[in-house]
Amino acid sequence: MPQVSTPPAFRRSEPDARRLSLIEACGRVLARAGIAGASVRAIAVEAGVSPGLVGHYFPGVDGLIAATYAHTGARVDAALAAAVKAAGADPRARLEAFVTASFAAPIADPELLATWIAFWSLVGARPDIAALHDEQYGGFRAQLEALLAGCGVAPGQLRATAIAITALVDGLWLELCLSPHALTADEAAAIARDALNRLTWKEPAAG
Amino acid sequence: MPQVSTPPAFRRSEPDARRLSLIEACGRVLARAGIAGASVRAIAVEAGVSPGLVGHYFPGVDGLIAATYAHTGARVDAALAAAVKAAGADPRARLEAFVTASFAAPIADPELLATWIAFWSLVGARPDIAALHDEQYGGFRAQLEALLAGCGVAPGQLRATAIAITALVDGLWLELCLSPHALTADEAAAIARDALNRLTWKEPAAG
DNA sequence: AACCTTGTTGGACGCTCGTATAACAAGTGT
DNA sequence: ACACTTGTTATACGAGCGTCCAACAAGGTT
Repeated sequence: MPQVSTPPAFRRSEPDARRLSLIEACGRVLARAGIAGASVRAIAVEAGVSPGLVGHYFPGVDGLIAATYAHTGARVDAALAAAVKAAGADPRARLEAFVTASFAAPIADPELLATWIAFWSLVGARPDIAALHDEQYGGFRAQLEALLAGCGVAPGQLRATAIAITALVDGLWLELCLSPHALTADEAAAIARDALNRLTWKEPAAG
Repeated sequence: MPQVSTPPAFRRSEPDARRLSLIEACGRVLARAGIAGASVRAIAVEAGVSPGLVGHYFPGVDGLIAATYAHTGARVDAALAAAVKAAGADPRARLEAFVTASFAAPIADPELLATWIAFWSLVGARPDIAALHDEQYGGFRAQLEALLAGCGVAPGQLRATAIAITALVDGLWLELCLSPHALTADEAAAIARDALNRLTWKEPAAG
């Protein structure tokens, strides 16, 4: 009787790699089915793993979603940093690159929107998650303030200008992801560029 | 033996009134527990009604959430219309009233945000709900375009300006509801007013 | 006063959920 | 080759879910 070599039933992964694969699976499930479909079992199936393993790495679905948000947020930060770096040394070009990067891959992405929405839905009920949101939002605004300062925006105007531009970018990004047919990425970027020029214009507008 | 008059075990309501009470209960549950906690039973308890009744009036939780969104959207429209009417006849004052109304009650409200987020989480998976979103968003933008036209914004600029201001208002409103401690309603309104002036300024900004 | 319509109840059904846990096996050190 | 560690599986369990439906009763009609 010839010896049959059965392939391994599963492969062990390093904890970090397994955590990452679960996080990525969570993102895909959120994009496909929303937070209502993001059950432990669905995520386990998506990751090609048994349901029990999710509980081994995360305290619960909420914790996994929080980890997914943190991971996705880091990816967004990296994409923004890369866009700014690619823009060269001119302060204005760097600012524009930072602002318009939200309307291209990998930031303008339905999966990313789904992760964000799932996360927002937890903000009201869980203070730790609200803190995570504040951190991400504050980091974005701080970077924007630095870029604005480099373009000569007055210190007293920094906060308000950064809040306005952040809101503009968020609103455009949200609508772009929710209704891609009603607003193209190019149009969103063009609108953002024009608004950026107007919002950073030195001459104060009359009331 | 004296006759004991037992009070009625329940009261019948007109269908519309009962529908409305279920919709309002749904909004409160969404605000308190998010979409994850918005089960048929939880909503029924909140409305002081038996679980089976929800299925009697709505095809399912998704349908109830859609109805809640539509109802809340109508309330928002009414609030905006009231703000514009109260602003009088001056086109500029009407425009400002329309834009800043989003940062006061009843629009700047965590319950409203929860309803919106629950709704957004369904947009990706359900085309009918995506259509409802497009309708609400398009209506807002159309009203804004009319007000902008009344203020002398060039027809060729109407669409882009309306999209920019809508995005700005949405972004400010979102952040105001998510982090009320990081941004006050007054500051959001002030930022919106200033941005409105700059975005509708006639002199084109240099690139 | 008897009756009918129908809003409403309350529980049963099958399903999926999250969690806990014992058995299993892959990789590693000896 | 052996034992050990521990990542992983499979299953079981109770709770909660959405849906369904027969029974009930409130309010109006005859």
